[in-house]
Amino acid sequence: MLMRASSVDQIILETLAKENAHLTSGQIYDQIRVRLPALNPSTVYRALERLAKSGKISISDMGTGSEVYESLENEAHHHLICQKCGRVYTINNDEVGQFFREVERSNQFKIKTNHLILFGLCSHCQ
Amino acid sequence: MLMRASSVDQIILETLAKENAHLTSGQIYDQIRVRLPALNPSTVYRALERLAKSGKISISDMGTGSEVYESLENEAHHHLICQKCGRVYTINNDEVGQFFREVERSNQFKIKTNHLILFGLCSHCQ
DNA sequence: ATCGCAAATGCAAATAATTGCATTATAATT
DNA sequence: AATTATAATGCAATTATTTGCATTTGCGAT
Repeated sequence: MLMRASSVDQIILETLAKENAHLTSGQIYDQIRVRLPALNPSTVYRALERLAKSGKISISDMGTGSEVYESLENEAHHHLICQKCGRVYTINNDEVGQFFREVERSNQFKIKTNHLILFGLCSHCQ
Repeated sequence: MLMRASSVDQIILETLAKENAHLTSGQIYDQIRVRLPALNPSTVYRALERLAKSGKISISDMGTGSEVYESLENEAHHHLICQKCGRVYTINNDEVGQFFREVERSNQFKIKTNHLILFGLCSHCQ
């Protein structure tokens, strides 16, 4: 009798929470595979879609070629990424928050983005 | 004798300029394929990487599942995308520009992002 | 508890994207 | 024009991701 894997959603959320980092879909699959070797890749990919659509996890493009996922439990944070050296800087939350509020007001739009990433050149590389 | 395709870079740039839109790597490959049926997919994918790295094209995540490429000839523009209905709104350039300048100043960082995308809920869907 | 439905999963096949390595083109130099 | 070095391309194999469809699970209604 084949033991059927329980819903992967919780496991994905645990994995992302534990890592507290930006993981690609492949990395997530590999991590979970260790615990549930029989789990099908499509199940994980579909679970990621589901979680993202329902707003439980976020998807970001950090310029590494593949998108990365992260838990939305962690608080909002925003990055500057240097396209030359790859360094990742954290932007002040208030600075971004103020901008967001202004955009929300002038566009009657409720912003959900909680991981803003801006690309460019850092002070060392300009 | 096999006719070798000339550099695809120019063709990609032409394609993106003509379309003046956001195309996925697959769409770009399909478009070019019509003109150069013998062209290898890896050549296109590598050309896209090359063009992006050298700053001739940009890559954006519009929440459709695959990243989209566009020409950097077109001027900067920024979007709000509703996660519920999918509508795409354009944000005022000045509003964003002002924020960018502030971030640049306080972080000594030169922002290159020319296509900011914020996700959330539009006025109809909140 | 049973039934029925919708959502989640497995599985296999199809696509898409990437990689390593050999080959060919391009441009610079002589 | 030949020579060399570098970058671009092709090709085949690999890996990653997606899709269609059958099956199974879980939940609410009966």
